[in-house]
Amino acid sequence: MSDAPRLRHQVCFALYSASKAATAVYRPVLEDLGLTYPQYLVMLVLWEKEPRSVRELGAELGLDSGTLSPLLKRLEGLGLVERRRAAEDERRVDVVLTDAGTALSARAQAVPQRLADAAGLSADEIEQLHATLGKLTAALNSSL
Amino acid sequence: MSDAPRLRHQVCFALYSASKAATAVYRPVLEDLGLTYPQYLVMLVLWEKEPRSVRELGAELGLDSGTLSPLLKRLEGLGLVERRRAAEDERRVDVVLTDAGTALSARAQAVPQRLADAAGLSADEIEQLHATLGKLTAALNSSL
DNA sequence: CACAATTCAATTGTGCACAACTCATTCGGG
DNA sequence: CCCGAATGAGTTGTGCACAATTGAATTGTG
Repeated sequence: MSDAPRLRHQVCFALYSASKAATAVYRPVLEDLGLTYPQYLVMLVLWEKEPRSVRELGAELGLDSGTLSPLLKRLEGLGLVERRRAAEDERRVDVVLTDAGTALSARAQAVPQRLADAAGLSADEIEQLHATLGKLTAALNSSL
Repeated sequence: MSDAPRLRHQVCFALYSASKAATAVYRPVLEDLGLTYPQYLVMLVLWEKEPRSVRELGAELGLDSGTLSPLLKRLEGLGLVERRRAAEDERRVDVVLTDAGTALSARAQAVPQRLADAAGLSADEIEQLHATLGKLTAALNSSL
């Protein structure tokens, strides 16, 4: 028998596959809204509270300015957000929703339900999965 | 209270974060081997059985030729694999390991343990997580 | 046998992820 | 107060992910 690690036994591959499958389920729904999945995540954060600096968005999502700067530029191009230098600290750029950006929230209501419908898991299993993933992510991030 | 979906409540974000955290833990280990994470996945498949056509690799990993073609070209540039047109069916490209590619398997033995060490989960929890992710991925993929 | 439909790999184009770097602004200790 | 360290955002370069397309090889059907 081979002593090489096996693909199917690796939790990391299970995570990678599940994550890709989830974004694939979201893709057509988000396409109706004109958003990609990471753009949707940024909008979720802004719908909770705005303005947010690029730094704050990055802290929430685990993304750096190398990812966020061009992404925000595209959201601005779509007319969903605006970027403005903060007056108190000119290093900071505050991101705010436009009216169109705020309005999009209503149409995004139904998005999470799509995943729940397609997941084929009980509410208990979802709950447990969510909790375990939270623990795992925290442990992994703290080990860096 | 806001009726917008909340980032922290979304399982999809938990999956996305966990997957990114896992590859981040692997990154420095794999860097020692000279591999990226997707390149490592391809090598895992080949260590199990070779040769494999591009199509077979894609079926195992859920990736298409748009991703695999340039990735395999890089692995070939590293001297780990070779690509050759199949004689029986000239549409197919068979990927085989070089001696160096085969030898790398030994050094990759320790990779999965890193994740287990950093995960902070019991063996039971890992087992359950793995099983739930498998069910989830299957359900999501069959809903497409 | 002929030829239309299918299969397989590669390419092109867009967008995300991350490292490394630049540059301006702000902060903090002498 | 000044200057060096730190912070915040942006840019560049590399690589992955995926849609759409191309082109060659093969298959299936009349």
